[in-house]
Amino acid sequence: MGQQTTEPAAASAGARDARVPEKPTVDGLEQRWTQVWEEQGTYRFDRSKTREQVFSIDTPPPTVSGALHVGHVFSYTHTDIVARYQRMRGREVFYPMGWDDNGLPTERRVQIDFGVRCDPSLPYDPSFEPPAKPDAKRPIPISRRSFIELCERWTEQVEKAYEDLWRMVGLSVDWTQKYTTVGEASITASQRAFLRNLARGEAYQSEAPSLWDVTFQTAVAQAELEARDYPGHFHRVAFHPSTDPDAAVYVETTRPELIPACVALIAHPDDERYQPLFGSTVRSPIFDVEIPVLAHPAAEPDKGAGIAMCCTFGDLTDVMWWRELDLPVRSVVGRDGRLLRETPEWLSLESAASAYAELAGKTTFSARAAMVDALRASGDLDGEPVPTQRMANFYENGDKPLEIVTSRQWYIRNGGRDESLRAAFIERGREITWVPDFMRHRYENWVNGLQGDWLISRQRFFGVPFPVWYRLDDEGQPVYDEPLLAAETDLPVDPASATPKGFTDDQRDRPGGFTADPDVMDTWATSSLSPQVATGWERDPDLFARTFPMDMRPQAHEIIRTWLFASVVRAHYEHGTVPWSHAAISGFVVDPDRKKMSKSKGNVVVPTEILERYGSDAVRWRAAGARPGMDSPFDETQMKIGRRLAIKILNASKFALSLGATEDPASIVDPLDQALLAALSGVVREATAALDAYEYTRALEVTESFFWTFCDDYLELVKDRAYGGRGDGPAASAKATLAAALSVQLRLFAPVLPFVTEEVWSWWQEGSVHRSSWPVADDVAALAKGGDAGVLHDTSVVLGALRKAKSEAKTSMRTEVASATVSGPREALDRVALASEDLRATGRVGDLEFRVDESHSLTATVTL
RNA sequence: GGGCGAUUAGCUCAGUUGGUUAGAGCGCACGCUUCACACGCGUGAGGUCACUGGUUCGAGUCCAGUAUCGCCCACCA
Repeated sequence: MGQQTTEPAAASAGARDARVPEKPTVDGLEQRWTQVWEEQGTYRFDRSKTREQVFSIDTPPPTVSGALHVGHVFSYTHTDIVARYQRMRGREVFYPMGWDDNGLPTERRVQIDFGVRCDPSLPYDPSFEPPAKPDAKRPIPISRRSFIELCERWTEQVEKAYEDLWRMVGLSVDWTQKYTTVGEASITASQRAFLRNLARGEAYQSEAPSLWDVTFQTAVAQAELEARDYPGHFHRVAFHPSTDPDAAVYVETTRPELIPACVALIAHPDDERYQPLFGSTVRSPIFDVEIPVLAHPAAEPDKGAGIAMCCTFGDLTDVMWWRELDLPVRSVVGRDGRLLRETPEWLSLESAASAYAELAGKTTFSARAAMVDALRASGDLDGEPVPTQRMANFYENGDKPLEIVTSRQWYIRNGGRDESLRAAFIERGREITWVPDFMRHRYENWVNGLQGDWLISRQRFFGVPFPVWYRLDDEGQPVYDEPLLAAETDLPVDPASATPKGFTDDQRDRPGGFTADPDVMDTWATSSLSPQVATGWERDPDLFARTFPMDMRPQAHEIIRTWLFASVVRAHYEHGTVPWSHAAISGFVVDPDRKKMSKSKGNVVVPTEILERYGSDAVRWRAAGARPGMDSPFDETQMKIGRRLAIKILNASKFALSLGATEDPASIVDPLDQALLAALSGVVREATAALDAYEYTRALEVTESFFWTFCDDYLELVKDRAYGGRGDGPAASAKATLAAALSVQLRLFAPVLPFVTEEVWSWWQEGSVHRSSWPVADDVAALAKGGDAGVLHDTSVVLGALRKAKSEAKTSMRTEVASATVSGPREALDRVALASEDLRATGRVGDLEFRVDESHSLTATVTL
C-alpha cells in the first residue's frame, strides 16, 4: 500500500524531491516550520518596497506583566491572518512586535518577585543583587537605578517567553523589528514628541486639582479610572444659618470628614426648598466656618437632601463647582491620603482648631469615624448613619478610592476643554475605517465625554522621564514658569543624571542651581507613539517614509479610550494625519458563562497547554471563528474540530498527490473537473472579498465548506478515473484538476493554517506557500473553461441518494447497486449525465437510468 | 441614566440587496473495518428564528416598541 500511495506522487512531481510521508501528522509542525521560516527569513520586511506596496501593522505591544492568555492568542492570530493574506496578495508586510514593559505593572511585579522597593534617595550600588528568597512583606530599599535594572532584567525574561509563544502560534512577525516601550527609541520618540507638543502649545504644565491614588502616590488620568462599588454611609448633618444659629439646614454626605474642607452648599436654582437661602451663608458644624449657599444647575434635587456640600475636593463635581463658582481652596487631604497634620488657617476659632486636632494625621477612614463621634456629641448628626452602596472612582490598578489633590502636572490638550479641538478629533475618528464599524461609537462616546485635558505625568520611577529641569531660586524653590528643556539632539535624556545647558552637575538641587523634573510619563503617553516608534520616525526616515501612516491598528475594544484615542491625538499633532487607515477591534475570549477572562476571576486559560494539546493550526482555526469585535466563548471541543481539519488537509492532500496530481491546465476537459474549478473560482472570489474587508471568518467558512465537498464528493467521484479506469485522457483531466484545486485550496487556507499548508506545500512545490501568490478567481475560472458548477452539485445530490439507500439498508458503501433511476428536471439530468461514468464507478451502480420529471427536484430511486 | 452589540437546533455560529420545505459544525442516534484519513466515513433525528405590533402579495431579514444577556461610559450630595 505504501508503494501505491507514494509512487504516483513522486512521479507527478517529476525530478523534484517530493516526499509525502507515509503517515502525515500535525504534531511537530510548529517546531519544524518556525525554524525554517526563521532561517529563510520568510517574513523579513523588504525595505526596498515603496509605501504603496507596503502593508504596515501597528502591533499592540503586549503588557509584560506576567503571562499571555488565550484571548491574546486569538486576537493576535486575527492580525496574523490579515498579515498573511496581504503578504500573499503581494503587499510587503511590515509587521513588527513591541513589548510594553513600561509603568506600574512592571514595577509591581519587580517589587513582589525580587522583594525590593525603590527609594530614589539612595545612591546607586553596582554590586546590588536581589535576595535569593524575596520577602515581599519586608522589601529591601534600593536605588532608583538598581530598581530600573531589575525592571529590565525581569522584562527581558518575560519578553523571551512571549516571543517563544508567538513563534509557536505562528505569527508572521518580522522578529528583527522589535521595540520596547522603555527602549531607547521609545524614550527618544516620547521625549521628542513631548518637546514638540510643548513648543507648539499642545502640552502644558498646570497646578490644579487632579485625581490622586494615595497608595501609589501618583496622579492618574481620566482614562485610567474605574468606577467600582464601594460601601459607605449617608450622614445627615446640620449646618446652621448665620442669621439663625438655632435653625438647621440638613445635608446628606458620605464623607463627613471633609466638613473642614467645605467651601459652599449648593442646590439647584429651581429648588424651592433652598431658594430662600441662596445668597445667604450658613456656618459649618463643629468648625463654625462661614459658608455661602449657592445655586448651580448641576445640583440634583432628588439626590440626598437636594443640597450638596461642596468640598475641595470630594469629587469631580466639586472641582467643577469650585472652578465655575470661583470658590476658595480649602484642602485637608494630603497626598498620603491622610488629613493634613497642621491645622488649616481658616479654622480660626479655638474650638475649631481643637476639633481638627482630633482629625489631623488620620486616614480619611479614621477621620470619618472621629468626625461622626464629634457630630454626634454636638448634636449635629441627625439620626444614625445609613449604610449605602455607592460607586466610587478607583485607579484601575489601585484598591483605595481616589482622592483629589492639587498638584503640579503635565497635560496634553485632547479636546476636553476645547470644543473645536474635540470636533477635530471626532473628525479624525471618522477618517479611520473601523472593523467592525460600530466600534466607532466607543470612540466618539469617549471623546464627547472628556472632562479635561490628558494628564500625562506620573509620580513613578520606571518610565520615560520628562526631558525637563527647573532653575532653583535663591531659596531653593523651583522656577516652574521657565522650564529648562533638553535639546532634541541630546535625546534620550535622563534629567536625573544629565545636566541642563549652562549648569554643572554640582549645582544639582542647590539653591541657585537646578533640579530635575522628578516625574515620568504616563504609559499611554509613550505607547501612543507606537506607530512612530515602530516605523522609525526621526530615527530612520527611509523606513518611516515606507511605512507611515500605517495600514492597520489591531487592538481590544477596552482600550479605545486610551491607546487608540491617544495615538490619534499624537499623530494629529505631529503629522496632521491619522496614524493608520484601519482600526481592527477584536473581541474578548470569554468563559463558557460569558464572563470575561481575567486573572482575578481565575478563569484564565493558559495558551501553551492548549497549543500543545491541539496544535497551533487548530487553535488558530478556532480563533478565526471569532469575528472582529465579537466576544467568543472558550470551548475546548472546538479545538478538536480545528485539529481534525488540519489532519484532513494532510490526508486529502496526500491522497490527491498519490492519485497523480499534476499541473497541466490544457488537459482539464472533463465536465465534472471543470465544475469543481468553476465552484472553486466562486470560492476564491468570495474569500478574497471577505478578507479585503477583514472578514477572515467568512473567508474561512466558504473555503472550508468547499474543501469538505472536495473531499467527500469530488475526490470520491474521480478516484476511479484518476487511477485510469477510463483511460489516459480522462485520467489526465482529473490529475490536472486535483493539482489545481489542491494548490488553490492550500493557498486559501494558508493565512489561517500556516503550518499544515506549508507542510503540504513542501511536498510538491518550491518555496513557501506564505510567499506564494493569493489565488485569483478569474484564473481559476479560466481553468474551468466555462464549466458549470451545477454538474458537481447535482452529481453530489445523486451520490447522496445512493449513500442513503446503502445506509438505510445498513450495508457497506461498497455494496453494488443493481439499478438506479434518477428523475427530475431535464436540465439537472443533463448535468448529472455529464458525470454519469464517475457516478456509476463511485456508487458501484449497474444500470443508471434517467427519467425527466419537471414536477420535483432531483431524486433517485435505488435498487440494491 | 447614556451608548453599542447580541438574542436562529442541546452547544458554537452562518443566513448576503425581504422570495419556495430556515443552513453548517459539534453533540446525539443508527450504521459502515470503503484500497487518504477510525484523530475516519455515511445516513438521520433536532428550530412557534426572544416577544408584541406594523410595512408588504410575501419578514429570520425592513420599521416601531418590549424583554433578557453582555460590553463601554456616567453615577462618591
